Amino acid sequence: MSMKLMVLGLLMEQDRHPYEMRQVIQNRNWDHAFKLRDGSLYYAVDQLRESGLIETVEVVPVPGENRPDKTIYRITEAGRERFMELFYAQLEQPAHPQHPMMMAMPFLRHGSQALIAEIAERQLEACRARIEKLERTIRERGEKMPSSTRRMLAGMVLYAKAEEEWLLETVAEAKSGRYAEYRDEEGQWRRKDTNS
Amino acid sequence: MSMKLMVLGLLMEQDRHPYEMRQVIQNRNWDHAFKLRDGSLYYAVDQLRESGLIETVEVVPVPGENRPDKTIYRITEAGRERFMELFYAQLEQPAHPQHPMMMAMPFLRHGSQALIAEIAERQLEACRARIEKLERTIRERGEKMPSSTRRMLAGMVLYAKAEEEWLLETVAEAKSGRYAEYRDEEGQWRRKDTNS
DNA sequence: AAATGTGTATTCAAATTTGAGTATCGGATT
DNA sequence: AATCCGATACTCAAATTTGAATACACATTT
Repeated sequence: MSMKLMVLGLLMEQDRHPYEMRQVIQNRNWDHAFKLRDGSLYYAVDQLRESGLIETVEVVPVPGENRPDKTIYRITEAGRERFMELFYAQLEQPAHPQHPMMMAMPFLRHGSQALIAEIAERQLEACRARIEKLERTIRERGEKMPSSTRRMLAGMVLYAKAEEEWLLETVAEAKSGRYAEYRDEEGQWRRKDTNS
Repeated sequence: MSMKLMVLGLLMEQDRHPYEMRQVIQNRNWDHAFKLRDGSLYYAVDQLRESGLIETVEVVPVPGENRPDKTIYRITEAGRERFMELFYAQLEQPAHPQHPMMMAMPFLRHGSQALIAEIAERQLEACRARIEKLERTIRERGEKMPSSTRRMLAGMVLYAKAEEEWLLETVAEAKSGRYAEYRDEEGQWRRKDTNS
């Protein structure tokens, strides 16, 4: 659904083929805010075409025998209207994120503390790499972006820094074995290994 | 998929029926980290039962004629093993969140700036309400939680505060009309209305 | 020179999510 | 006393996402 907004939004700028859309999204680092999968992209494009919100402009052959051609799409007038609807609807969506990893947090006491600390450290590294990538993009290409895109990237950086801080604390706690707890008779949570 | 981890994790504690799982998730404020829908929950439960990872313990009738009964489930030994697999897999998932609203950001220049500012203000209010709710939960029940759950909620608060800061800036910029831009002949982005 | 990997451009089935609907009880409101 | 609302406990079809597969060109490594 939000993928449709993305496709329409990209076609508001200029005609493109799906693969190109994917590249643009990645180049501009927009894929830090959502999951970009080919399947979803092509599905959205198909649906939009069937609904007459976009139309085929041109089919460009690609060198090679059995290879698929590039299909270039253009947004229609109906598509522009739909874009505005989807745009406002998306803005109203929860600003607060969904955290895949977070879902495992409440269950930390069931796992190996050493392994958990390791994973959290990997996450921390990935997080720092992301911050660096985002900041480099802003540094190098920030001037050339529209303000709203800069705002978006600034948001990602802010979030990523909150994440960095949190992961750092999490690693420390995991290493200390803090999460290895059990429930005693009175329903209180107690540390398992008091050997540290 | 992550819903299955959630179900198995809840059944590691004690036997429950699906509706109760939903209540527990909401009571503990775990639903701030992901989207909780009945459909997904019941689907996950069905799948787990079919795979023999959980089993029916008891079917409790509910007062009333045509009303569905409560079906209480228990985790099996295979379920416990699967839980551990899913747990580690989930921990490896991107720690960085998906932002539904963020996806609309790059298109801000196509919309009405006044309307955008209004929506952002609503988002800000919702964000603050969330912070308050989370902090109240931690204040009132934090002591009684296992450390890992406290860690999770602490993370949510951190994120929410980053979000608050970002929304505040966004509202200010939207009000100033900063996002109403167009591309000039040289490809530079320029403000549309210079009347402010 | 062969094997390996990366980029291009898409398709597809299967898994999962979404959003709406069903029906009842009990408490509060008009 | 009638009506409305929220909680309870699910079900279901339709929409969407996921993950793998295809197939060739080009570049790099062994």
